[in-house]
Amino acid sequence: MPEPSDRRSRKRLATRKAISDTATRLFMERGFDHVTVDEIAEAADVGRMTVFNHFPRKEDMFFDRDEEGRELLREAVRQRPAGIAPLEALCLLAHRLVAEKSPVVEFSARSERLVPTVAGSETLKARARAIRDELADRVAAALAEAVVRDPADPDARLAASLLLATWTVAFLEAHSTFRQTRSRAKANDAFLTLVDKGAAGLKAAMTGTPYV
Amino acid sequence: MPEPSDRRSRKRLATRKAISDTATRLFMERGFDHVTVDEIAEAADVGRMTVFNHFPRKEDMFFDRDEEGRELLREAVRQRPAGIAPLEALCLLAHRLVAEKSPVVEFSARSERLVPTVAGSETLKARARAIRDELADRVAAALAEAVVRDPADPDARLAASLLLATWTVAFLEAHSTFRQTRSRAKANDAFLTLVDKGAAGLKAAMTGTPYV
DNA sequence: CATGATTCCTGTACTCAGTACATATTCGTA
DNA sequence: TACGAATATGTACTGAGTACAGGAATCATG
Repeated sequence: MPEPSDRRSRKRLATRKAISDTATRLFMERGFDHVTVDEIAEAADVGRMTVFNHFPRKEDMFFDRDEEGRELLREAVRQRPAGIAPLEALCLLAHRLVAEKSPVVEFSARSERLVPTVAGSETLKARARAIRDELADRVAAALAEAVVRDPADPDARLAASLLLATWTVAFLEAHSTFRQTRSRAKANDAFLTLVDKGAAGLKAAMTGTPYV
Repeated sequence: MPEPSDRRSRKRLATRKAISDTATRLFMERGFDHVTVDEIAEAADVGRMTVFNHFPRKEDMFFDRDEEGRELLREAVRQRPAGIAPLEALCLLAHRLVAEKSPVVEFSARSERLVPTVAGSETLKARARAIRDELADRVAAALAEAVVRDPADPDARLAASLLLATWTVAFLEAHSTFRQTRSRAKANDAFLTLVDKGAAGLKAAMTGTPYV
């Protein structure tokens, strides 16, 4: 994501970031439902229509920063080393993200405030679920493509759904652990323990298919 | 669900059903987003406020009939025969529902119109996901309770999430099969094949836990 | 550096979902 | 029948999101 040389593009990105940052801060402070779009526009010093220009839905302002991480799973399948099965590559990715302290599975003071904000709003939870399912679709397509089948292969869909379900539970459980123990190490352990259990199940479910 | 002897309750239920039926029909005909609450009220011959009296959200009118089926998973865990592990009971339930032609996993002309209606609306999809996650929470609690642990046991959450993910994929895949082959038998096969794969994975993920 | 085209920002006016609150109507019961 | 409770409904409002048009900043070109 290199800074574009255009001044126009840079300004646009700055405006977008200002809106997203302001909105996220307000959402965390007061809760999603107690912040109006007018207030966001006012606080970010832009017109109300500018907000909707950048973010078609109110909830998009909150999830704006996650865009980068959403290609990770896909890329892990595509650019896996020779001799590594697609599902194996995805299992390894989880460990790599933790080892590399990736922001995707970060258990920090900031994410500790993000999670309750989502939990406190039906709209944000709904958006989080939509993102998860959309991600599952993309992973399913990547898996199916990697093994050269039809892109709607049921086994690929099942594998992707199980994988995302596992990661979601693991992520939330790790956060819960972090909140209780204040230990990032224990949170990472909780995350990887559950991911490994899910991975074991995933492999068992996919025996007999070319995905494992 | 016996008819209440009260005339008052009967009238209330009749009003509710009239609204739900009218709304569902209109949603299927025109799509969720192209039907307004005013039109539903008009078509059902009730006041606009009566609609919101019965259904706090527009999308609730569509999912009103599914209430019965949502306790099935819970009950299967609670009332399982002695000597049957909780997860085993859930796997058996899927086969029993298919064998008994339960409306929960029905692949018929009616459900064939219901599924695309949901697929055509972000709002309805969001509600379907919310119902699924809520169900997963309840199943997780039932599992944890059945084995006498804390109600937030991570293994129970993982098991419930994997189970619901499996059922969702299986259900949609079976519908897709039905649409293409027009065969209820083939749809049932597709459903059970995927459920069994998921069940195998679920058991593998839960080895070493008291759930299997 | 001037000018025209492009892209971005913003205002106005609207539709529709959902809420708060008051009122009317219907029904069960004494 | 008369009273109290549950139900249906009307009015007035808030706030998200859309359609459309005007204006301002930026870029490309001569």
